[in-house]
Amino acid sequence: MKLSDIIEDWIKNVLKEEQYIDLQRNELANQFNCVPSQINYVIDTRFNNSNGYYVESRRGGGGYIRITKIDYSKGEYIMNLVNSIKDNITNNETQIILNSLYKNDFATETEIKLIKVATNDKVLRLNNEIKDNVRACILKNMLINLL
Amino acid sequence: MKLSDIIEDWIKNVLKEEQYIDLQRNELANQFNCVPSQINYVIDTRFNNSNGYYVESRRGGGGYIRITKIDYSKGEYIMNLVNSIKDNITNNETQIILNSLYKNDFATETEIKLIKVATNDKVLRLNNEIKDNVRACILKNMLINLL
DNA sequence: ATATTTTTGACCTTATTTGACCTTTGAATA
DNA sequence: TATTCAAAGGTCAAATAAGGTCAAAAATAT
Repeated sequence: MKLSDIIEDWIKNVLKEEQYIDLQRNELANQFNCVPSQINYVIDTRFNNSNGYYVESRRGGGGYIRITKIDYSKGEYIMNLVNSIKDNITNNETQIILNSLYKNDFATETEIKLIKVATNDKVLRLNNEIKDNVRACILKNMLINLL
Repeated sequence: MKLSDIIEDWIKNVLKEEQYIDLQRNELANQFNCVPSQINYVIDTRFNNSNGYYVESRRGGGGYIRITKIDYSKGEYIMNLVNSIKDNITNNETQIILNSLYKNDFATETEIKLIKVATNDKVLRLNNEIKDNVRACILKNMLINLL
């Protein structure tokens, strides 16, 4: 079994019990006898947003990497939605999705407003091809974090 | 937990009850077993204006440092914030702003998560120059919608 | 044989801690 | 009154303690 998989399992094992875990990158690298950047590799490939994790970190003295598990239990609806969204989505399609989300009570009015703004055509000042792509990415990630 | 955070918490705890606090720098440094300038560091990084505090001090005999909590309304706080954000902003600066927004109770946890995700470096797959610019735009617009 | 994934390491950025040296101020002294 | 001195607080840069990035090398998979 590859080291990255072993580290992945170790972290997931902790996350079975806890909602989040705070890592010391160097300490962990030491524990698994690898270079520190391998920890980043594992995090980037196994604990990214679309895998259902949320990662924050700080540098400097007392720095840490926090991996938070996103709790899916609440929303099959939302997960279906996220999975149905392709790599690109237009402003219009987004509006429709968000309206139904609100009607179905999966988000508060402020939350919907926030998502609408972040995916809005006027706010996303980019050329068209890339815009629908960035929008899809933002939208999916935001939806996941609604859970 | 790092010392600076501990000192921060201690001060904030006093400020829960009081509108302001008068510190003796050397005495406090002594209490926390650190050099006096660390007190300045904590004040500079945690109790500055954009965090909603106002600091006055006097040197010489009978000197003191007074930290006063500013009671911003949500609207004032957010508008200040929005106006202080330039055309470009990094992921890191954004995190700091959002954390203090949450600490000041001007946004719910989900709202903060949504904004963090929408402005996140990994989600915004764009080249660096344009990324900080798009992020600033998204951030400002989302903040306004928090009102 | 080639493409993809993993491992490794050199170099970078950021946050905190520490200490040497500087400035201001009020009180005591000349 | 002018001078001096001790008691504050201020500044800044070095040392230390994290974590981040990126690309080359190695290993695996197709």
